[in-house]
Amino acid sequence: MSQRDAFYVTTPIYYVNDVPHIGHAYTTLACDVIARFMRLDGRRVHFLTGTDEHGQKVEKAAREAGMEPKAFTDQVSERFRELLRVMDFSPDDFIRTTEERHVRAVQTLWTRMVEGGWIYLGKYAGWYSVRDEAYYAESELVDGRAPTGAPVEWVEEPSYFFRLSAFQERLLRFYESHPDFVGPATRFNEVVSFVRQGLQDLSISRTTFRWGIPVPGDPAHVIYVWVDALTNYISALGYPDVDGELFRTFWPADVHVIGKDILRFHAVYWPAFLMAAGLEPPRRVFAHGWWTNEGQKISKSLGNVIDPHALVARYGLDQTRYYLLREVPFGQDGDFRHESMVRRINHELANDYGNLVQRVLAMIRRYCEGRVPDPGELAPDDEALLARAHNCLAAMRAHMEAQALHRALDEVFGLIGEANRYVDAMAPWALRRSDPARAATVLWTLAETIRHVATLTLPFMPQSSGRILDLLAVPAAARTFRALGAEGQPLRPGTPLPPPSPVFPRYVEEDAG
RNA sequence: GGCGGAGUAGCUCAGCGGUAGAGCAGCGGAAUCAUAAUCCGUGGGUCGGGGGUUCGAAUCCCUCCUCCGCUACCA
Repeated sequence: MSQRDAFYVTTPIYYVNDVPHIGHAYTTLACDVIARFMRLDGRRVHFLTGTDEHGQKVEKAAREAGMEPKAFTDQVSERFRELLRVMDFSPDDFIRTTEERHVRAVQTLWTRMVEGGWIYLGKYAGWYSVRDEAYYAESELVDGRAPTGAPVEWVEEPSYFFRLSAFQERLLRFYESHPDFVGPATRFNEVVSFVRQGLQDLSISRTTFRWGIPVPGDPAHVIYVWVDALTNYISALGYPDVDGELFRTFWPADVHVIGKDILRFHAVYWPAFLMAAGLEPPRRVFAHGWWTNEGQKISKSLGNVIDPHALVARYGLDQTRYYLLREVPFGQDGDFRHESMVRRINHELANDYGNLVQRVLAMIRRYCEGRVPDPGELAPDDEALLARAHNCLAAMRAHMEAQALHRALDEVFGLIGEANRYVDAMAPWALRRSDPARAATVLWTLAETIRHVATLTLPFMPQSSGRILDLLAVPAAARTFRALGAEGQPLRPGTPLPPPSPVFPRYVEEDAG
């Protein structure tokens, strides 16, 4: 829909108190793949992630650790930066809510909303548990006590409110004119029906703790969660400098990728805040689903939390990246199963993809002196396979624009299957004797197809795909989508190739021997 | 309760008005270039139940059953 050159994709900022788990890895992975794809497609990309470091829980955790909050968050936010390295993510920026640039942005946004008349001072009232240091909703109470069993008391504190109620009609009109604003479509319905029910004003400041951004002009209040956290998407673009290069280039964001649990904040509150401050809402919010573990809901108490580091160590990085995006239609919930992981690694990566590369390169090694073969006149079969390779990008592009990452993968793997069938149908090992020139043409066609496949899988499996391109001696400058297609940069006959070696190892059960 | 979604081969799902499909699993076969990797053939499932519209319905309408999501201040 947006054919502009720039592309801005974001993850949520992760709550720094958490230990990174599969959910964080999954969200960031999706963004990484989108970002890499768009870069290879020639777009100017800005990929943002970061950490959310304010709030009462952080303040408390820091105290318990005997540290100042800032020093504490410096330490724990590192865990998220480490995940970026381990999973080979490629963000362009990492925003922390404790950074000066963010504080300035939040306070400015606040001030703009005040100037617009969208903020007023009122009282926040609710059931408060001193023991838990938290408010509970009426509906959460169990027999007049907190869900934790702690006693609660009715407490009122002064609080600033955002006039969310005034935005109902504007939001509904916005949704109506932007039917693609929320994906998947079923989530869009939820958002609209939520807003239709009517909106209450939002409490957006607290006086019960200090670890946060002070309200401009009233330092007794700290700006509460969502105004603080959501603003990261623009503070990283240099807001309030709306005339700056970054902001002008990248706002509004092309897509905020989030987990389904925080959809409302992104699809209702965030556009309202932006409208209140005179800014454009993002173009799209995409909510993905949750993982279960071998059919079980994941929870700390069950002790079945999935550690992304463990996945990478056990199955391999690209294997993990592939599985997470291939196993489940992006947007739906998924079940992580060792058995299906192994099946995909061994059948789809090792057998279908890896072995295609290996068998073709081994034949080129033996029949063509290890050089890119010289294609003669192309036969209709060759042209059909190449056409499919050339058209693959366009098909993937359409899916990537809609965050249908699984379908994009489907396209390339369809091409891999086609290539394997072509190998069997052409039988170059037989042609080698009957018609060597024809064998060379077939092998060139295959090598060229593999070049397309590997380039197209770069966003998903950057390391393995890179190794395949190494085996084809594709220069770094040609590892881009511009090099694909009929007008691209086909492999040059005669180019010497390195000896091939398997790229996707099979997974062998540890207890198998 | 309200709004929305889903119930199709053993499993995961696509199809959304014209005589039931894909992938995986299973069974049979071919090939031997390759990480024993590939390829071909093989799917009689009341398309949740019932009713209706239509020349014709997984596909539209009604109804019932079952399951799931959302229904506000929790990162």
